Amino acid sequence: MSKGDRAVARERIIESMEQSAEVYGLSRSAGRIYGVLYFSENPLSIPDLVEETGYAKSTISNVTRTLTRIGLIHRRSSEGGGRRVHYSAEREIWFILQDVFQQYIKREIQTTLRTIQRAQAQLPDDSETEVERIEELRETYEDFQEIVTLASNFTAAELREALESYDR
Amino acid sequence: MSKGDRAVARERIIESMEQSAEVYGLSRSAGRIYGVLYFSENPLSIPDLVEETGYAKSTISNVTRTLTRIGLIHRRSSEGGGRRVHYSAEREIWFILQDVFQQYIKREIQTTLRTIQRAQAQLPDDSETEVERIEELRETYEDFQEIVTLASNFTAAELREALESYDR
DNA sequence: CAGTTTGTTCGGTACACTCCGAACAAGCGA
DNA sequence: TCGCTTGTTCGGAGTGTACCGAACAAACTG
Repeated sequence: MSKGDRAVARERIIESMEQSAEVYGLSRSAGRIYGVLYFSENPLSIPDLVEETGYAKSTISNVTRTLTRIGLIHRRSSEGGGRRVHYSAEREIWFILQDVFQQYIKREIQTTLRTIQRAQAQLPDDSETEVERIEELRETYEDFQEIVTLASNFTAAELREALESYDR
Repeated sequence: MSKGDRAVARERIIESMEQSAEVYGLSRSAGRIYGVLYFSENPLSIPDLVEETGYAKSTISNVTRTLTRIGLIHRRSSEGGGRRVHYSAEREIWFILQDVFQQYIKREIQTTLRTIQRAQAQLPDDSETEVERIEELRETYEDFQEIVTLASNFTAAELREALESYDR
């Protein structure tokens, strides 16, 4: 196997990560930066990433901040205590998804549920259509909340096991 | 309870749907149109929706097409066999989510997995870093695929039950 | 048949987002 | 102290997207 073959395989997968990034609401640059870090043996600095990706320094700076906030990559101050900062990829993708569940989906569900509950509190029982519809919504969202809460506390293996072993 | 109170509650929830729409990659108009249909007693035509939402006719036409394609709303030709078309909301939100899982997430996972497998097929076994990383990725995505496949065949109640009854 | 209503398509505008380069701040070594 | 390197911030160019209004096609109504 030549070095070139490995490079080609790596490049294909990084391109696939660029595409996935877009699907999940991130920019293509975010996908590439994550990909480069994913395959890198050592943590990389911003100048390293400029070299590897071809993006401008400012782009790397901005994207690494958002990726760090989301938890897709980790920021480490250099060992020497210097100013230089290094980034490494979080390779346990399940951790990332758990964070997405916890921070975004769960939050989104909770916000909606609270809106529904507040709206409901102002409306006495009544057979009007709006009231029925709102009650329907509340029940649905309570189910979702429970499912997401449970799922986000499992590991991927546990989740898989739970689903595989469940007998209807 | 005054008619006004119900209108206010309805409006709040529709605003919440507008926001959710953005989170899931749709436009705000899509959220509002879905919301209006969700609360409507009868299916509504495009002119009805123009009246209710204030959006231009062309916007309603375009958005209803995408919402129909996704399965969030249903399109019904008028009973009289006329040209007039009516839309109604799919209120079983779990069906919608199952579709999202099936069509988008599962597809996205499959595409990625195929890329990984093709890349792997070209690389003989070897202890190089890229090869290890690619193997790691493949295992992770195979787990995801299994989880999504199983989950998308459950009803919301079954899924909740499966997670609640699983004993580690 | 003409006039009206309904729905789609097309071009254009406004706005947000991505990325770049330049300017700047902050620490390093001489 | 003065360069040199690293990282952040800011303004702007290019691009895609949401929405609008106008023009058009198709069916009903008198």
